[in-house]
Amino acid sequence: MSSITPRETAPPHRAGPETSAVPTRWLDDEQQNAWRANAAIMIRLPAALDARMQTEAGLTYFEYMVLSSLSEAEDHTMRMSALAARTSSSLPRLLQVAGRLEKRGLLQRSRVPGSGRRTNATLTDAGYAKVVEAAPRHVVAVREYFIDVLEPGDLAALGRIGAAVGVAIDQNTPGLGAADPPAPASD
Amino acid sequence: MSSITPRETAPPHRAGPETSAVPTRWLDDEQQNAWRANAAIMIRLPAALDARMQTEAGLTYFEYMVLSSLSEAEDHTMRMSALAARTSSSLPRLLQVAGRLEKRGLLQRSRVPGSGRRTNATLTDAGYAKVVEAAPRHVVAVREYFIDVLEPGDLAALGRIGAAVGVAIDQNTPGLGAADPPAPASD
DNA sequence: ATCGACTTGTTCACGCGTTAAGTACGAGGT
DNA sequence: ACCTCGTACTTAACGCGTGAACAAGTCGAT
Repeated sequence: MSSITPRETAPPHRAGPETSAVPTRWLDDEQQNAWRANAAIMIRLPAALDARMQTEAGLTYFEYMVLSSLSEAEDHTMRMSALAARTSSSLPRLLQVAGRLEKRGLLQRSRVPGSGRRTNATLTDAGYAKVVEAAPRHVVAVREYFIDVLEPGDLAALGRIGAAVGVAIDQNTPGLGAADPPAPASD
Repeated sequence: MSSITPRETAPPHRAGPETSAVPTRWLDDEQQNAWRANAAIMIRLPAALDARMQTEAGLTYFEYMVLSSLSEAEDHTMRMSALAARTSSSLPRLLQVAGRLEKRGLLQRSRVPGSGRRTNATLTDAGYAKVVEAAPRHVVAVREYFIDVLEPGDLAALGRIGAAVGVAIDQNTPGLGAADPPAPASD
């Protein structure tokens, strides 16, 4: 069942416009299986985590990442651009979310006087309390959906795979804004 | 570097509101590493694939999934709801995209006379040609970003993991609309 | 034959993320 | 002193996805 491309019909396409010389290395069954499994994770896991955070803590998964990142930082404070990088988001996206969180009193922005146009975001007490409340539930969800269903070796494999995929994307994708070198994904 | 929750500060939260009795099993370093790696994949891989399909074939990744699914079906035809299930999307989302694709002449809709309000979507010749053109490029991208960076054992591990995570999500998430039993992720 | 319940597809209003333009600040040159 | 350039943040316009009504059929019961 399933194939990454039209299957019986795949060989018949003997030519993409310019790929005529290169035969196209279609995926074999095991590869297709791995890819489909991964695709399913990519689609469903974020949705599931989002739903949980939403109902259990009234936060988007992304909002949680923002607050959580701040809670880990010195003085619960980070520059906007650094926060954006850490949460793998664009600046405008972060700005919008930060605005919302600020209205809800979970976060506060303040310009850094001496240095250009820099702005700091700081967690308020209410914001920190929110993180403290949400964090354990988040861990529970991550365990249920992910960590606790893995077998021993899988943990290490995942780490390797993630790193390798990250590098591959950096190398082969011109327009992808990874701001900082080590690459953040946060959580 | 990094933690899924405030770290030095994590132990101090000895109580989430109701979790007071349950100590919260925080993630150890290897678990955090695996989770962060996976989170990075979830965020960046779809974006990267989307960008590629967009520039190389003028299709969204999702649009490609729709067309590709049709190309695999009997007579290049599927019912709308079946298509939605196969592409892991909501019906409204599929409808909108189908409308767009129809305007572009890649797809055609037609009511099934005898049976309720059912509608079939059929790939046009142009639509099939589009799939034929896009498929090889898609495989190349999937290989670059994913398949070809894996080590031998990883393929099997991924398959296992994907299945396990899928089951976990199905079990622990009330409101997730997986329409069909086997669960589609398609591509 | 008619009514009601169910299924399936469609439309609409809203919110979020993205891209592109705009604004404020400091630094370095002339 | 001024001008310009680069950086960092902000705002605005647009498109897409989601969820909630809505419409159009069919089937079964009375």
